[in-house]
Amino acid sequence: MAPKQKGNVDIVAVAKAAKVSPSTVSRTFNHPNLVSPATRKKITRAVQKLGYVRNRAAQMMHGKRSGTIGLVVPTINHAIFAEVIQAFSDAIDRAGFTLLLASHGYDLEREYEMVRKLMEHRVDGVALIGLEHSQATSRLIAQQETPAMAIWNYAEESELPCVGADNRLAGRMAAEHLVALGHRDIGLIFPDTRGNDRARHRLEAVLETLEAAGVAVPEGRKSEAPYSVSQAKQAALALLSAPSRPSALLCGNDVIAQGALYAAQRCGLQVPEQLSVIGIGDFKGSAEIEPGLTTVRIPAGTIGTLAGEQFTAFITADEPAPFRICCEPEHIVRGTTALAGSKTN
Amino acid sequence: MAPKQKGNVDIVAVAKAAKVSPSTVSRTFNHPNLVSPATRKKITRAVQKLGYVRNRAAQMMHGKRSGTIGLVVPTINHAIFAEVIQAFSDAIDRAGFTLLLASHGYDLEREYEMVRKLMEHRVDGVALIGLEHSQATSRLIAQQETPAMAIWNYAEESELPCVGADNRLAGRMAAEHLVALGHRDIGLIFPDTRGNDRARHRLEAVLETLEAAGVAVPEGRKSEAPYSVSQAKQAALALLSAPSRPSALLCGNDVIAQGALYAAQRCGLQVPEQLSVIGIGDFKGSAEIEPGLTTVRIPAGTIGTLAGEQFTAFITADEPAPFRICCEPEHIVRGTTALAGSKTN
DNA sequence: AATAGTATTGCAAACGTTTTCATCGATCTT
DNA sequence: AAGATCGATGAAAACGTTTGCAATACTATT
Repeated sequence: MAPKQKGNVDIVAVAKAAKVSPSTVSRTFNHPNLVSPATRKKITRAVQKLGYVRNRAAQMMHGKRSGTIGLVVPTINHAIFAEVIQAFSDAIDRAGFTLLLASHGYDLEREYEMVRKLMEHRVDGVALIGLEHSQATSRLIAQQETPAMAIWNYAEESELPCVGADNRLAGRMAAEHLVALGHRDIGLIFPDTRGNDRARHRLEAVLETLEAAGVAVPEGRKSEAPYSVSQAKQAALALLSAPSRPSALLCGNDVIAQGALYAAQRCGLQVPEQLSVIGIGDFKGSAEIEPGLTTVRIPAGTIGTLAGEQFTAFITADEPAPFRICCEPEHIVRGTTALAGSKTN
Repeated sequence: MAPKQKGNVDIVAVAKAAKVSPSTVSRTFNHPNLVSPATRKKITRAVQKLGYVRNRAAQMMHGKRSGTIGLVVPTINHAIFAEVIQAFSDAIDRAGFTLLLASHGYDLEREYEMVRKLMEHRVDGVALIGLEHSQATSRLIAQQETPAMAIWNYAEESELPCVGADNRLAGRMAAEHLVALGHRDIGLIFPDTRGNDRARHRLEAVLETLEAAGVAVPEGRKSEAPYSVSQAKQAALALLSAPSRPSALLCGNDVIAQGALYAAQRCGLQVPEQLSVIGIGDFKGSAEIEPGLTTVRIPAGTIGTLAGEQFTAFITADEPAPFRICCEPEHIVRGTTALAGSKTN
């Protein structure tokens, strides 16, 4: 069966094989109720026999949707976005869409290029991570009238529809936890915040909260590390091997916290007795690491799923209503934080 | 600038604005050397002003490539594939292609659906993970004459062009390492091998190697866990809390090994003194974990990059030559393995 | 049996682009 | 200076679909 066609098995080849007109074949796919069961069967058989696969690009030329959604993320590489990509992908797949994925490596210029590239493919919508984007990107989106949304951040006043969490709140929660435990000497490890509003919001909130609590963070206690276990470990090692070390480490996210934890182990420091560590994110594995990582959970799976569902609904709706969904961060206390001075050095 | 066009800014709108024919506009994009600099400038200006974005779907109808490559992976969620996806994506991006991504959750039936879906979008090629696929999938690929390749596995006799590692070899290397260290009581934690030839090959080779070395692995020493730190930790916990425990754990991959390591820490077992642990993969973070994980490196980044480069070259070549590239697994000894009985219980 | 629907199908135009061919000047060649 | 060559441009056909409209064949109604 399924004889090797010379190549171009199109709708008219099917029509010919089924001895009907191309129109009827098209209708069999798009409005099956308009074609008699008998003809439908003939056509289905011909489709089977010839191994016909619909050409969505050709459909698209008739104002039909392309059935694709573009997603542009900073990076695919880390646990951070893997979960949200997976959930988003699954959700749009359920709605019959396919994912076009691109990454820009935390470079807003490249983000623009990627969005543009996706638009050349006439995606039905484009989802971006975060709310901070280059002006060119915003202009492009507005101009092309392509539905767009932001994932990961929530802001009441956001221009774009969004599904995400309030990263300021997350930062505040982490800081408050440490303060409540009596920590006064806190080390901070955050990634570069340029072009990364998630990290920036968290850091700002942390700093504000600490200041409000009367906790000063001298420059020597601030460290920068990209989202990588390896570099985070290095940064933490530097912080911890200084003559006086902080009693707690507040990390920009769980990947960094993981690195910090390994650094502590390497230094032979007891966590949480000698050093408290808190992350933000609650990624896969954060619960299992020993001791279990205290963190502020940003529900990536939920965000991805919700984003996918809302966005596809938005795209297919007759009169789309913008949406803004806030997923509450949740404070997860596990084993890496304890009262300050429970066993000071 | 960039006035909001009613919507349809197409090539003829540009042509009208530049007072030339659509043909000339098209040529400006595709064969710039055929059009005079003066006209070119006029057209470029019109494109700018109207915010025109090329429509690749429409191009595609003229036998041009769609400029997309489909990648179907078992899951996006884990570190395992995140790295290879990122590298592949970057590589094809450099060649001017865009990634269509789909995942099937280790279900070969769904894999078929996904490949089909991608073909409806007329991807210029489709890359699959592993060499084991449903017959329907193979038939579809052959029938549509869509370039296809396999990533992650290498096999001399593979039908599809492939870039990957010999997973049997990787399994053997891991087993040999343990045997060489004198381990005779070895616990195995592997994922379900159905529809997962990577894991199956590794496991088979491990079993063969151990048998050849006269090491028997009773059923009670074999445990199944999906690729998740959490479930792997559970499985390892079960294995380690039995009345007599193995002196070493050989894990199907690094994610599982990570879980096993945490389980050991939880049990208060000294690694590697009381328990050796070895993984396969060498994922991000495996080097940083304390103690550093001994593993067999499968160079995911290299594989992804090479796969992307080879595949795009293959697709764009005038007369494509199939390729089969073997990336050698590398034995990485870190801190989680030691001589058996160095401090037996 | 004639009329009015109704269900099914086909024809042809349309979608946005590329490309072949033809046209029109202008520049060489001798 | 006539013909040949060349460079730049436009006209129109083609790609694989969908869809509005028209045509046809039934069925139900009177």
